[in-house]
Amino acid sequence: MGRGRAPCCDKTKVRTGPWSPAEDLRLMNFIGKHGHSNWRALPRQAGLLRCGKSCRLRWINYLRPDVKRGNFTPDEENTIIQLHNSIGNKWSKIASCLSGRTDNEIKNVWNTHLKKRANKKPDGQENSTTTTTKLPQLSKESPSSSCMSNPKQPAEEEEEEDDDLWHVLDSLDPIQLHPTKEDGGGNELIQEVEIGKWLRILENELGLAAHQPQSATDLGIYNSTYLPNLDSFSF
DNA sequence: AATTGAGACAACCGCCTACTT
DNA sequence: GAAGTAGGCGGTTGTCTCAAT
Repeated sequence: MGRGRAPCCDKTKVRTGPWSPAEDLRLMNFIGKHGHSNWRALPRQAGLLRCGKSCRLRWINYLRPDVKRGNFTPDEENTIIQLHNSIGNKWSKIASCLSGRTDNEIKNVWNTHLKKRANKKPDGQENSTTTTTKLPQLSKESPSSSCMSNPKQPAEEEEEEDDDLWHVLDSLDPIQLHPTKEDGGGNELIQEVEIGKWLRILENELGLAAHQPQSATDLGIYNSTYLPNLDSFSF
Protein backbone atom coordinates (compact mmCIF):
# COMPACT_ATOMS: atom_id res chain seq x y z
CA MET A 1 0.00 0.00 0.00
CA GLY A 2 2.40 2.59 -1.18
CA ARG A 3 -0.35 5.10 -1.04
CA GLY A 4 -0.73 4.67 2.62
CA ARG A 5 0.20 7.64 4.65
CA ALA A 6 1.80 8.24 7.93
CA PRO A 7 0.12 10.96 9.94
CA CYS A 8 1.22 14.33 8.66
CA CYS A 9 2.42 15.32 12.07
CA ASP A 10 2.54 14.29 15.67
CA LYS A 11 -0.86 15.33 16.90
CA THR A 12 0.34 15.51 20.46
CA LYS A 13 2.87 18.16 19.62
CA VAL A 14 0.80 20.54 17.58
CA ARG A 15 -1.85 23.04 18.42
CA THR A 16 -5.34 22.61 17.10
CA GLY A 17 -8.44 24.73 17.15
CA PRO A 18 -8.91 28.37 16.25
CA TRP A 19 -5.89 30.33 15.16
CA SER A 20 -4.68 33.18 17.29
CA PRO A 21 -3.70 36.51 15.78
CA ALA A 22 -0.08 35.88 16.67
CA GLU A 23 -0.13 32.60 14.79
CA ASP A 24 -1.76 34.23 11.80
CA LEU A 25 0.82 36.93 11.83
CA ARG A 26 3.66 34.47 12.03
CA LEU A 27 2.25 32.56 9.10
CA MET A 28 1.62 35.63 6.99
CA ASN A 29 4.98 37.05 7.78
CA PHE A 30 6.77 33.84 6.93
CA ILE A 31 4.94 33.29 3.66
CA GLY A 32 5.43 36.92 2.78
CA LYS A 33 9.13 36.50 3.15
CA HIS A 34 9.73 32.96 2.01
CA GLY A 35 6.67 31.71 0.17
CA HIS A 36 5.23 28.31 0.84
CA SER A 37 7.20 25.81 -1.15
CA ASN A 38 7.00 23.18 1.56
CA TRP A 39 3.97 23.14 3.78
CA ARG A 40 5.23 20.36 5.96
CA ALA A 41 8.41 22.16 6.86
CA LEU A 42 6.76 25.54 7.07
CA PRO A 43 5.38 25.38 10.62
CA ARG A 44 8.74 24.53 12.09
CA GLN A 45 10.52 27.17 10.03
CA ALA A 46 7.93 29.75 10.94
CA GLY A 47 7.95 28.82 14.59
CA LEU A 48 4.38 27.59 14.57
CA LEU A 49 3.11 24.68 16.58
CA ARG A 50 0.72 23.68 13.84
CA CYS A 51 0.72 20.94 11.27
CA GLY A 52 1.46 21.86 7.69
CA LYS A 53 -2.01 21.03 6.55
CA SER A 54 -3.48 23.35 9.09
CA CYS A 55 -1.19 26.15 7.95
CA ARG A 56 -2.08 25.56 4.33
CA LEU A 57 -5.77 25.60 5.09
CA ARG A 58 -5.51 28.74 7.14
CA TRP A 59 -3.54 30.52 4.43
CA ILE A 60 -5.74 29.44 1.56
CA ASN A 61 -9.04 30.05 3.24
CA TYR A 62 -8.40 33.18 5.29
CA LEU A 63 -5.02 34.80 5.06
CA ARG A 64 -4.42 35.02 1.35
CA PRO A 65 -4.60 38.66 0.32
CA ASP A 66 -7.09 37.98 -2.44
CA VAL A 67 -9.61 36.11 -0.35
CA LYS A 68 -12.93 37.83 -0.58
CA ARG A 69 -14.92 37.91 2.63
CA GLY A 70 -18.52 38.69 3.24
CA ASN A 71 -21.82 37.63 1.82
CA PHE A 72 -22.15 35.99 -1.51
CA THR A 73 -23.85 38.05 -4.17
CA PRO A 74 -26.92 36.67 -5.94
CA ASP A 75 -24.79 36.28 -9.03
CA GLU A 76 -22.23 34.26 -7.14
CA GLU A 77 -24.94 32.11 -5.65
CA ASN A 78 -26.48 31.49 -9.03
CA THR A 79 -23.11 30.59 -10.42
CA ILE A 80 -22.57 28.08 -7.64
CA ILE A 81 -25.96 26.53 -8.20
CA GLN A 82 -25.40 26.24 -11.90
CA LEU A 83 -21.95 24.82 -11.58
CA HIS A 84 -23.03 22.40 -8.92
CA ASN A 85 -25.84 21.33 -11.16
CA SER A 86 -23.42 20.51 -13.91
CA ILE A 87 -20.35 19.18 -12.10
CA GLY A 88 -21.54 18.24 -8.61
CA ASN A 89 -19.49 18.61 -5.46
CA LYS A 90 -16.36 19.75 -7.19
CA TRP A 91 -15.85 22.60 -4.80
CA SER A 92 -12.40 23.52 -5.89
CA LYS A 93 -13.50 23.65 -9.51
CA ILE A 94 -16.40 25.85 -8.56
CA ALA A 95 -14.13 28.01 -6.48
CA SER A 96 -11.80 28.49 -9.41
CA CYS A 97 -14.68 30.15 -11.23
CA LEU A 98 -15.48 32.53 -8.42
CA SER A 99 -12.62 34.86 -7.95
CA GLY A 100 -11.65 35.28 -4.33
CA ARG A 101 -13.89 32.55 -3.00
CA THR A 102 -12.53 29.39 -1.45
CA ASP A 103 -13.74 25.86 -1.84
CA ASN A 104 -14.40 25.62 1.87
CA GLU A 105 -16.50 28.75 1.87
CA ILE A 106 -18.47 27.64 -1.16
CA LYS A 107 -19.02 24.25 0.38
CA ASN A 108 -20.33 25.85 3.55
CA VAL A 109 -22.62 28.18 1.65
CA TRP A 110 -23.94 25.33 -0.40
CA ASN A 111 -24.62 23.13 2.59
CA THR A 112 -26.26 25.86 4.61
CA HIS A 113 -28.18 27.89 2.03
CA LEU A 114 -28.06 26.83 -1.53
CA LYS A 115 -28.81 23.16 -1.15
CA LYS A 116 -32.21 23.94 0.26
CA ARG A 117 -32.88 26.46 -2.40
CA ALA A 118 -31.86 24.07 -5.12
CA ASN A 119 -33.97 21.33 -3.62
CA LYS A 120 -37.01 23.52 -3.75
CA LYS A 121 -36.74 23.42 -7.51
CA PRO A 122 -35.60 19.90 -8.17
CA ASP A 123 -36.33 20.17 -11.87
CA GLY A 124 -33.51 22.59 -12.11
CA GLN A 125 -35.71 25.38 -13.30
CA GLU A 126 -33.82 27.87 -11.26
CA ASN A 127 -30.68 26.78 -12.94
CA SER A 128 -31.94 27.52 -16.37
CA THR A 129 -32.26 30.70 -18.31
CA THR A 130 -34.03 32.66 -15.63
CA THR A 131 -30.73 33.90 -14.41
CA THR A 132 -28.56 36.40 -16.14
CA THR A 133 -25.44 34.97 -14.65
CA LYS A 134 -22.96 33.95 -17.23
CA LEU A 135 -21.55 30.57 -16.44
CA PRO A 136 -17.81 30.77 -16.31
CA GLN A 137 -15.81 28.57 -18.58
CA LEU A 138 -14.66 25.43 -16.92
CA SER A 139 -11.45 24.27 -18.36
CA LYS A 140 -9.72 21.11 -17.46
CA GLU A 141 -6.53 22.87 -16.72
CA SER A 142 -8.09 25.36 -14.44
CA PRO A 143 -7.04 24.01 -11.12
CA SER A 144 -8.41 25.55 -8.03
CA SER A 145 -5.23 27.48 -7.65
CA SER A 146 -5.87 29.40 -10.79
CA CYS A 147 -7.62 32.16 -8.93
CA MET A 148 -5.27 32.08 -6.05
CA SER A 149 -2.36 34.34 -5.65
CA ASN A 150 1.01 32.91 -6.08
CA PRO A 151 3.06 32.88 -2.99
CA LYS A 152 5.08 35.97 -2.93
CA GLN A 153 8.64 35.38 -3.72
CA PRO A 154 10.68 37.29 -1.28
CA ALA A 155 11.42 40.47 -3.13
CA GLU A 156 14.13 41.36 -0.79
CA GLU A 157 15.34 39.03 1.84
CA GLU A 158 14.91 40.38 5.27
CA GLU A 159 17.17 37.99 6.95
CA GLU A 160 16.99 38.89 10.54
CA GLU A 161 14.01 37.52 12.35
CA ASP A 162 12.34 40.22 14.30
CA ASP A 163 12.48 38.63 17.70
CA ASP A 164 11.20 41.76 19.32
CA LEU A 165 8.10 41.61 17.22
CA TRP A 166 7.34 38.06 18.20
CA HIS A 167 8.08 38.81 21.77
CA VAL A 168 5.57 41.61 21.70
CA LEU A 169 2.99 39.50 19.93
CA ASP A 170 3.36 36.56 22.20
CA SER A 171 3.01 38.82 25.16
CA LEU A 172 -0.31 40.12 23.97
CA ASP A 173 -3.28 38.72 25.73
CA PRO A 174 -4.93 36.10 23.63
CA ILE A 175 -7.81 37.69 21.87
CA GLN A 176 -11.14 36.21 22.73
CA LEU A 177 -12.06 35.05 19.31
CA HIS A 178 -15.32 33.62 20.44
CA PRO A 179 -16.83 35.97 22.95
CA THR A 180 -18.88 34.06 25.40
CA LYS A 181 -21.92 34.90 27.35
CA GLU A 182 -19.76 35.14 30.42
CA ASP A 183 -17.96 38.06 28.88
CA GLY A 184 -21.09 40.06 28.83
CA GLY A 185 -19.20 42.28 26.43
CA GLY A 186 -17.20 43.52 29.35
CA ASN A 187 -13.82 42.91 27.83
CA GLU A 188 -14.78 44.22 24.44
CA LEU A 189 -12.73 47.32 24.90
CA ILE A 190 -9.74 45.27 25.92
CA GLN A 191 -10.17 43.16 22.84
CA GLU A 192 -10.29 46.22 20.67
CA VAL A 193 -7.18 47.63 22.17
CA GLU A 194 -5.31 44.37 21.78
CA ILE A 195 -6.50 43.95 18.22
CA GLY A 196 -5.47 47.47 17.46
CA LYS A 197 -2.03 46.86 18.85
CA TRP A 198 -1.28 43.78 16.89
CA LEU A 199 -2.88 45.08 13.74
CA ARG A 200 -0.64 48.09 13.80
CA ILE A 201 2.34 45.87 14.30
CA LEU A 202 1.13 43.68 11.49
CA GLU A 203 0.70 46.53 9.08
CA ASN A 204 4.07 47.94 9.87
CA GLU A 205 5.71 44.60 9.55
CA LEU A 206 4.14 43.87 6.21
CA GLY A 207 4.67 47.37 4.97
CA LEU A 208 0.98 47.92 4.55
CA ALA A 209 0.72 50.97 6.67
CA ALA A 210 2.63 53.16 4.28
CA HIS A 211 1.33 52.15 0.91
CA GLN A 212 -1.99 51.42 -0.65
CA PRO A 213 -4.43 50.12 -1.09
CA GLN A 214 -4.72 47.56 1.57
CA SER A 215 -4.76 47.64 5.27
CA ALA A 216 -4.93 44.40 7.10
CA THR A 217 -8.64 44.80 7.39
CA ASP A 218 -8.98 45.57 3.73
CA LEU A 219 -7.33 42.27 3.17
CA GLY A 220 -10.26 40.72 4.90
CA ILE A 221 -8.25 39.48 7.79
CA TYR A 222 -10.16 39.40 11.00
CA ASN A 223 -13.21 40.78 9.43
CA SER A 224 -14.86 37.58 10.35
CA THR A 225 -18.01 37.15 12.31
CA TYR A 226 -16.06 36.35 15.40
CA LEU A 227 -14.39 39.68 15.65
CA PRO A 228 -15.56 43.23 15.87
CA ASN A 229 -15.47 45.21 12.69
CA LEU A 230 -11.96 46.55 12.65
CA ASP A 231 -12.73 49.06 9.97
CA SER A 232 -14.26 51.24 12.60
CA PHE A 233 -11.02 51.53 14.47
CA SER A 234 -8.78 54.48 14.19
CA PHE A 235 -5.24 53.80 15.24
C1' DA B 1 -34.05 35.98 32.15
C1' DA B 2 -33.09 31.37 30.97
C1' DT B 3 -33.30 27.62 27.85
C1' DT B 4 -33.11 25.37 23.60
C1' DG B 5 -32.66 24.18 18.89
C1' DA B 6 -31.34 25.56 14.32
C1' DG B 7 -28.17 27.85 11.49
C1' DA B 8 -23.53 29.12 10.38
C1' DC B 9 -18.77 28.48 9.69
C1' DA B 10 -13.86 27.42 10.94
C1' DA B 11 -11.15 23.59 11.32
C1' DC B 12 -10.03 18.73 11.20
C1' DC B 13 -9.86 14.07 9.08
C1' DG B 14 -8.88 10.77 5.81
C1' DC B 15 -8.53 9.57 1.13
C1' DC B 16 -6.78 10.36 -3.53
C1' DT B 17 -3.61 12.10 -6.97
C1' DA B 18 0.65 13.76 -8.55
C1' DC B 19 5.29 13.96 -8.05
C1' DT B 20 9.91 12.33 -6.65
C1' DT B 21 13.35 8.95 -5.61
C1' DG C 1 7.62 0.02 -11.88
C1' DA C 2 7.42 0.32 -6.86
C1' DA C 3 7.60 2.88 -2.83
C1' DG C 4 7.42 7.03 -0.39
C1' DT C 5 6.04 11.89 0.23
C1' DA C 6 3.45 16.10 -0.12
C1' DG C 7 -0.37 18.70 -1.67
C1' DG C 8 -5.11 18.95 -2.59
C1' DC C 9 -9.87 17.81 -2.09
C1' DG C 10 -14.36 16.67 -0.17
C1' DG C 11 -16.82 15.08 3.88
C1' DT C 12 -17.61 15.78 8.51
C1' DT C 13 -17.45 17.66 13.10
C1' DG C 14 -17.20 21.00 16.91
C1' DT C 15 -18.55 25.10 18.63
C1' DC C 16 -20.21 29.40 18.17
C1' DT C 17 -24.35 32.87 17.59
C1' DC C 18 -28.98 34.03 17.64
C1' DA C 19 -33.87 33.73 17.33
C1' DA C 20 -37.80 31.50 19.24
C1' DT C 21 -40.07 29.96 23.24
